[in-house]
Amino acid sequence: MRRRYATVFLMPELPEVETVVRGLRLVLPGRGIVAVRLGKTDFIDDPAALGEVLPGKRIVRIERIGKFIHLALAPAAAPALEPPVKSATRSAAEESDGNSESGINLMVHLGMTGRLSVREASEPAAPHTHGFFELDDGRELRYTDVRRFGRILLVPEPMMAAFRGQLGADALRISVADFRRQLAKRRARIKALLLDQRVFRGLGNIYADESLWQARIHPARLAAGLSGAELAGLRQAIGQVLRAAIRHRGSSISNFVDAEGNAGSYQQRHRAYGREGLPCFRCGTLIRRAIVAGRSSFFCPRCQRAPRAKRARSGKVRWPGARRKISARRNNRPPKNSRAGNKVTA
DNA sequence: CTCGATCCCTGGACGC
DNA sequence: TGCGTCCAGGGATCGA
Repeated sequence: MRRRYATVFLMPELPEVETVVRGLRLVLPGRGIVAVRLGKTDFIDDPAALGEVLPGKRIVRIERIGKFIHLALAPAAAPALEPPVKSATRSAAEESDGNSESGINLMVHLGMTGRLSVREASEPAAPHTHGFFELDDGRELRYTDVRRFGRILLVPEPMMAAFRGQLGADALRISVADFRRQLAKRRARIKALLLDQRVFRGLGNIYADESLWQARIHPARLAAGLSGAELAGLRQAIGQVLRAAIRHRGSSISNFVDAEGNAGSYQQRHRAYGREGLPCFRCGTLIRRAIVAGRSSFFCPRCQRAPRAKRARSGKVRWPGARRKISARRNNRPPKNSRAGNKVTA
């Protein structure tokens, strides 16, 4: 029997984060934060600072920076949504959008299992809820994260440029020229670069595979080996895949915030990810899975031609070093009789 | 600098 | 049924 990947966590990549952001925008701007309560804090950069800094702040706007959710905060006393009176020392633009020096930014990365939701304060908290941001309307912005692979940090406004600078351009906004510049001479596997948020930000494992399938590029190919046409096609595929995914979530925006976040059915649109052993939508060849850049990668072996080689007999291939055994990846565990190999082969 | 491997964490799937 | 093991993944970190 084929190994199944039925458990579908919502894995927040660019489209999911964008959807969350759009949902939060409906309810959060203008709200003040009254108090902060925290559960486990090992995923928070400076837990104490949250309680010290956030109360008394007002949420000015919500943006997406790659996979980060960016809540811009300003002192609650500052003018709210209308343009402020002109000040001698600060421009109106600075104050109106919270960009003044006193501004602070709450950055939330959902990791794999993170959720942000707005609930009535009286409502029981979902398990693994570790962040409660009490609002001035009797509700709470809550952060829930089973695995705590997420991250929460505060970035003072003067540091925001540096914060943004650590990340690459947004996957939806990067120019074709920049896209090529970032990838054309890199010797890493294209899949690894698509996942590297410093190259450009927003893609995760799922949409990287989907984009590569769409562009008919094997995940293990070296970026430097891609032709100009292939790079252009890949850039286009990324845009198409991401925009389609965002559109697909459109109808569930309003209840995304307070729902469990699985209302979307984007997984029904997958053409490669999670489809090992199922026929390719283009050519009918069975989709395969390999470990590339340490991540499961799904591809059509016919549409996406492998870089020089190595069909694995076990059915699983690993680049580089395809000869090495896949087992014992962690903790020096002794390789057990390769169960994975047995299972994967049809 | 560049790139790959490892580790973090948990619940669910699966083997026995 | 129950217990143990494996696995998923974003990103920080380390080492080659």
